[in-house]
Amino acid sequence: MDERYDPRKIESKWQNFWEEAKLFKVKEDPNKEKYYLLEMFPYPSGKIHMGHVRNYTIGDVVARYKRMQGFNVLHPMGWDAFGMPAENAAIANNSHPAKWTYENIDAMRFQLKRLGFSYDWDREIATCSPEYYQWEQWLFLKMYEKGMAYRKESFVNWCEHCQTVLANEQVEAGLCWRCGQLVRQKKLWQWFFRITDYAQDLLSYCEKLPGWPEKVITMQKNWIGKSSGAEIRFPIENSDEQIPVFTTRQDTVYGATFMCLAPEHPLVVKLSGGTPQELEVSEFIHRISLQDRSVKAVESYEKEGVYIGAYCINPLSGIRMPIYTANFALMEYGTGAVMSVPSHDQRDFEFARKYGLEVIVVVKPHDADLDPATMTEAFAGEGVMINSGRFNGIDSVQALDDIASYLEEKGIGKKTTSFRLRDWGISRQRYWGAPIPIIHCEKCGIVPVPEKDLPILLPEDADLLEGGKSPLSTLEYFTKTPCPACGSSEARRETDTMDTFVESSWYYERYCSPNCKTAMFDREAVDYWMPVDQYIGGVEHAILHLLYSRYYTRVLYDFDLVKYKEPFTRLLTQGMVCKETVSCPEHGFLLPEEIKEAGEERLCKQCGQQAIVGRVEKMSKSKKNVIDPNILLKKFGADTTRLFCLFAAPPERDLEWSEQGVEGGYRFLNRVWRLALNWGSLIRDAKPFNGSPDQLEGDAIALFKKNHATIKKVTRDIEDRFHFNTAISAVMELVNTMYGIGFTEKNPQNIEVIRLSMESVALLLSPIVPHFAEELWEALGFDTSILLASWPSYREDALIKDELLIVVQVNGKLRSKFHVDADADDDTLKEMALSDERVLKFVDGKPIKKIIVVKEKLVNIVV
RNA sequence: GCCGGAGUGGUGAAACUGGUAGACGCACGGGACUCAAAAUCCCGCGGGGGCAACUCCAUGUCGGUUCGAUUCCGACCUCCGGCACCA
Repeated sequence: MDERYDPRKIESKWQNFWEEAKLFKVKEDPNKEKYYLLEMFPYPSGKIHMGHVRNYTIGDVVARYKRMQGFNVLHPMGWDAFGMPAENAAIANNSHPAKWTYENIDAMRFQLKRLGFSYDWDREIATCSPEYYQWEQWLFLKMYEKGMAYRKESFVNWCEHCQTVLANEQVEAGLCWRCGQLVRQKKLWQWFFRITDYAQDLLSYCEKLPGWPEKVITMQKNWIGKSSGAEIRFPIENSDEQIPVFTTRQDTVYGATFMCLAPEHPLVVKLSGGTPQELEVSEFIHRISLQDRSVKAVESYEKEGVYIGAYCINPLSGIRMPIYTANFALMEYGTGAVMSVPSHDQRDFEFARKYGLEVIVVVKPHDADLDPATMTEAFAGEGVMINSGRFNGIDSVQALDDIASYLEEKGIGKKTTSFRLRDWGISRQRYWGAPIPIIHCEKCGIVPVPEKDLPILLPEDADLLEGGKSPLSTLEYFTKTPCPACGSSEARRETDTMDTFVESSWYYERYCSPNCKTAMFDREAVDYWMPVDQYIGGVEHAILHLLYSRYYTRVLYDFDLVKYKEPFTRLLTQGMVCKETVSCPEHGFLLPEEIKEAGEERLCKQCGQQAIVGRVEKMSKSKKNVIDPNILLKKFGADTTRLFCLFAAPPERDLEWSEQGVEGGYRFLNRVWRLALNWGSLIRDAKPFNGSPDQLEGDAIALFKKNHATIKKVTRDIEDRFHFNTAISAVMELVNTMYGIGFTEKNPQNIEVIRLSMESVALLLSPIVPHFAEELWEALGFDTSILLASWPSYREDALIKDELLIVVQVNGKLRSKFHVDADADDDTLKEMALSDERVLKFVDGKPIKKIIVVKEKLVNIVV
């Protein structure tokens, strides 16, 4: 052990040692209990950012902790390597996405290794390699065969000027991010996965995920969005056709006075044809079709619609209902038609007032009357049925059921449920993704690629700059192919690639047998390792990635490829890494090097104006508040960086960056270092104390107890709730206690207690600051790695207190405290409380109503 | 707009099942060591009043339940995340 703590020296020393000894390599071992710890794999953007550091540090602590507990721990790492940034970078640098991606992977792997994470690097995968994505193509074929993958027309963002499809991210306030022109919606034939078939199952299993945070479960449930109600058919006037409508408020059906159809609804064009409204309707449809139809956008639009020149009949009230097409009706939800009840739905109410439509009240509040002429808003609450024929007078909640049954009896409707969840659109008109293995033949239509022809390799030389079509469609040699069914030479390959969420929906299975050549994964390996015991990642993935993964797992289950339905037993969603922003009124956000410190003030280096310290926000390039982990590694080393990430906040909360906080962590490690140094050979040559507390003298008793209490606290903090911040502060307290003893101890047994505590510090810190702990372990005279040591255990007899601190309250306010023997009973406590001077002062002779005694804690006197 | 979450000293946070609000750290102040500085070690540190013993106030705001509320319930305010083609 050197005089000085030098992270650079010890970190590379131990990283090399771990790598050479292959200490993190694992294989299936039926005799050992497995533990699969997974962190969300990164997109290879080129640089590790603090969010990665935090995520992977949390995971690494758990992995190392579980190894010390004796588990066979699978802890892999790989790359979510397909995606848009690679294409953008390739266009910007006139390079190739593959080159950019693989270079980034190399750079990031290097950085991760420097952080000392305990990955089994032999299992590394990159999703852009054909060995990976061919199996995704294989499963796609199976899904197509079973009807789980299908094609339908659907909208994309389209920039007419650039002749290209845009991702939502590339649309800024309705305008194209490159040229600034208005973005419109364009209909394309696209591929979908039928996730809605699994809506109920995905929902039901939400109750069977006790290891998931409550908030994620709630978000998933709301996303799936089950609602119970009824489907009612409204006959169209002078026609045999009917409009099916889904509603959750069938109790208000007598109040339905008009009908709203989604602009995409096929009946809109059909019914308006030949009417005076035909032109107006088609103009409306055209105008709406150019707009963003996402729920978020639609919610923000002014509600509008047009009459389409036809009526339908309310099947219960017999009222003639004018049919409108309206911008708020969505084809994707329910049946694409809304029965509008202006009296009891605020949106319908506003629409009716705007277009002068009839309002009929059918549910009356218990304590008031409603007049349709003077109402200023809809009444959405529960009440008593009126104007509803045979249902008048009954409670509206009861009517939900009664009316649904009546509709079923009459054959004009049925009870049903509806989901908000929509099918998963997986088509991307982009280059850098897995090609969809389908061939379009003029004669045979859609023909799947025969399994023997897989993989369909992504060609290397697509022109990304040529707009207008998918980049792949410009490659004649790729698209032109004989039809596998009829042999016609006129067939063409599908040029869409798959959504990158498909790759991230099964990578955790691939890790189990990353080099498997004959299947997606080796069945035995997956049976051993899966499901993932602990998954860790950003809360921003709480819905999409996690739901898609749960769905994909069900598909694998239905093909009998796996024996479980849920891939992740426990989930930890970590908060973001944030930092304050600094901006100049003239030059916008400022980088740290663009700021001049002048006493208390900060000035913009360019113009000298006073800089404004803004909000603490998520680190992002655009806000210029990013901290590069590389700088930390250079300045403080991996251990300090890791320590700070864990100490500054509990994992689920946002973490605010603080340079001074990092220095604090560094100081703590130095403090431990000096402690070991000061005791020197005295503790190295001692053996750890293993006796009972009554053999000890002086401060050593307190240290002995503190040692065991610390082990207990740290173990529970990590095991129960991943609160590493309090685990670390407990170790700090132990270290402070050791400092309190001084370095002059002569009693050999007391030296043994110090030795014991020093070992505890090394062991308890080893998952958190692994290089540092190895060095400490070596300094204590061990000649094997601390990784091979077991997690320490505590002695119950060291936790027993012989004196308790009792708090005395009067009317719930703290008035006094006293110490008492641990075995004192309730009556003794009462007596002692009542004879306390300070307590008597507040009781002040007033009659005592009640005395509450909480065991071993407090006495509350109520006067 | 809809869905979800968070709000505690100067500051990051702690208080695990309703029972001493502020552990541990940072910043700051004081002391020791030093020719001096840095580093280190020790002490103090929510706010108001008081020489002091002590006392009053305080967990975003307002109300409720309770002997007792940071913790449970209701309303509101502010900030953050997701909203289906960013990953």
